[in-house]
Amino acid sequence: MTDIINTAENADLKKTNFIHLQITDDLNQRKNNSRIHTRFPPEPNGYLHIGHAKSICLNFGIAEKFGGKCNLRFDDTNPTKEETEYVDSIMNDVRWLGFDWENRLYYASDYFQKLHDFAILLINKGKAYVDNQDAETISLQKGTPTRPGTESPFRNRSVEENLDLFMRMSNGDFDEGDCVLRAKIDMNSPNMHMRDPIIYRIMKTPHHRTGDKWGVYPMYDFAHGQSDYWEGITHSICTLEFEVHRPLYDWFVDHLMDSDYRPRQIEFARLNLTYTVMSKRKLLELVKDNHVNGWDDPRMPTISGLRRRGYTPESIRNFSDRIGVTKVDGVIDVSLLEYSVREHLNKTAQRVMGVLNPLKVIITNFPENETVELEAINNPEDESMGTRIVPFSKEIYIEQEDFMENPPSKFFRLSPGREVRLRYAYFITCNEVVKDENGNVKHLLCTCDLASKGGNSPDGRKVKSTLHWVSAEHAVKSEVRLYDRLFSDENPDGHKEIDFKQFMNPDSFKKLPVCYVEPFVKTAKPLDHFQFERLGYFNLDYDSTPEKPVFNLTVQLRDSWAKEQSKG
RNA sequence: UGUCCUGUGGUGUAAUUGGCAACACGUCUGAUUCUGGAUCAGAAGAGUUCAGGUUCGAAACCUGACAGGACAACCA
Repeated sequence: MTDIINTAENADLKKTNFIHLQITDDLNQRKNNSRIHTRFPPEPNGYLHIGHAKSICLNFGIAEKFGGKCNLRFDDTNPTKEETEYVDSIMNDVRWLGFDWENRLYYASDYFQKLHDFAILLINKGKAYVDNQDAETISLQKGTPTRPGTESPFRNRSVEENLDLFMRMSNGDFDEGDCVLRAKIDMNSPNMHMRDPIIYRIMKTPHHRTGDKWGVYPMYDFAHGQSDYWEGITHSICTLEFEVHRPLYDWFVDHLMDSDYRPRQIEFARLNLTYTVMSKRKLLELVKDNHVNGWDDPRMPTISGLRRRGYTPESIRNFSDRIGVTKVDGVIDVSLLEYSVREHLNKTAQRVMGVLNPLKVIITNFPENETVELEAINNPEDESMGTRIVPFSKEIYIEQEDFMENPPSKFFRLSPGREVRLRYAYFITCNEVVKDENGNVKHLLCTCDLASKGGNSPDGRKVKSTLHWVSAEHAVKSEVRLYDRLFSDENPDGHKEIDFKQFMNPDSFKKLPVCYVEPFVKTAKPLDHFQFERLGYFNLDYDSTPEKPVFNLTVQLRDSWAKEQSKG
C-alpha cells in the first residue's frame, strides 16, 4: 500500500496475487501472532522441474515479502519411491535458483515417531482403527463420488484391540497388505477423502533415512498437515489437486491443536507449459526409456535441464513473477520463458562471433600470413564489460545462410557484387563464387576495402548488412548442439487416446560437429553464457574438453528475417 | 446422479474490494542501429462464458444455466 510507486516501476514483475492478499488479510487479523512461515515440500522421487520452480519462488518469495521464513522439507513417507540421489539434486536446484532455507532443512521422516504417537492418541480417542480387509475390499466399500461408502466390519473394535494390533503392525508381525490403520471419520461424507482414510500402511522396504527402523509408514494426508503444524507453518501452499484434501488436513490439525495457532492450506494452479510435459511420472518415463539423455538433458523442463541449456536463475525467477499465481488451470506459452532468458542474457552475456555452418571466404587483396587484431565490444548493453581483441586474416568463415547467389529483394546480406560489413573488421565485396563439379559453392572470393578497418569507411558510405565471421587460422573448432521443442504438439499429454510420446519432435536435437568460434572462448568454463552475435545465446556444456569445446543453444535471437521468410 | 474449484483480448495476469477494463508476452506499423538483436514511438485486439436480478452504477454481489477441471492409489 505504501510503495505504490515502487510497484508501478516494476510493472509486471513482483506483482501481487490472491495468496498475497489472503496473507495480508491474515496479518490484518493478527492470526498466528502475525507470523508468516511457509515451506517447500518436495517428495524426493524425481528431479525438480520448472513447475516446482514456480512453487519455490512463491513460497520463498512470500517469506521474503512478508518478513517470514520458508523451510525446505522432504515429504519422504513412501520408501519405495524415494532416493538420496533425488534429495541431493533437489537441494542443489533450490540453492541454484537462489533460495536459502538456512538451518531449516526438514524431512517428514523426522516426524515418524511423533506421527506414530499421534496415531496412538487417535486410537485412544476412538478416532482410528485397524482394518484387516484387503485393498480391494476397502476400495469397494469406499463407494464412488456419487455413492456413499459402507462401514468396515472392523470399524468398531475396542481401543485395546486396536492398540495391540497397531503395535504388532509396527513391530513387523504382519505382512504388507495384511492390515492398515484408518481414521474413523464418516463413510457417508460427500468428500471421498473423509471416508475413513487410510493413515498407516505396512511397508517392508527400507527407508532412505530411517532404514528398517519402521514397519509402518504414514500416508501423505497423515503426515503433511502435522509436519506443517510441528514446524509452525502458517501458510501451507500446494497445488489444486489437494483442494479436496483440505477438510482432512483441517481434521487432523483440529486433533493436534493446543493453542490458537493453526496452519492454513491454500491451493494454486500448477504450471503447464506448451510443447512439453510436466508430470514427474512422464519425465521419469522419458529418462528411463532413453528418449532423452538423462534428467538434465537440455530439452527437459527440469531445473537441471534448463541450467544445462543455459537458463539463468534470474530468468527463471523473473518468469515465475511474470506468470502470476491463480487458481485457473491454464497453459503458459513457452515463448514467455524464452523471452525471460533473452531479456536477462541480453543484458549480461559476453558477445562472441561463431559460425555454425561455415562457408569459406578468401579475401584476395589481403596479404598472406598477416594477422590484424581488431577491437570488439564485449556487450553493447553493458559498457563495463569492456572490449576484446579478435584476429582477422586472409581466410575467414562466414555463415552459409549469409550468402545467396540469387537473392530475393529483401535479402540484405552477401551476394555477388554486393558489399557488406564484417563486424568490427572490414567492408568486403563478393567478386566470385567458386563451385565444385556438382555446382555446390566451395568458397567465395572477395575483396576488402582496407580503409574500412574497424568496420567503417572513411567516406561514410553505408552497407545494408553486417555479418559475423571467424578467422579460419585462429578459429576454435567446436561442437554445437542445437535444441528445439521436445514435442511437436502444444499439449502432448492432452490427447486421451494418444500416448504423449507419439508427439515427440524427431528434430529436437541436432549436433553440428564442426563449427568455428573466435579464440576468446578458449578460457570459458562449463555453463558460461555467450551470445553468438546474430544467432543466439549459447553456453558451454559439461562435455567440453580443452581440445573441443561443446556449446548448447539456449535460445535463438529474435529473427525478423526468418519471420519475413516464413511469410512466404 | 454427488461434493469442491474455475471461467477477463491469441496467451498469462490486473482492476485501490461496486465507479465505468490495465499490464506483459505475442502480432502489426514506423524510427534508429556496425547484431534483420537491443532500444524508442505507435497501432490493432476483450466489454469480462451466457441469461436474469440487486444497484444511479456490476468483471466483481445474488440466482440459474453452460463449459472446463479435481475427487473413487495401502502415491504425493
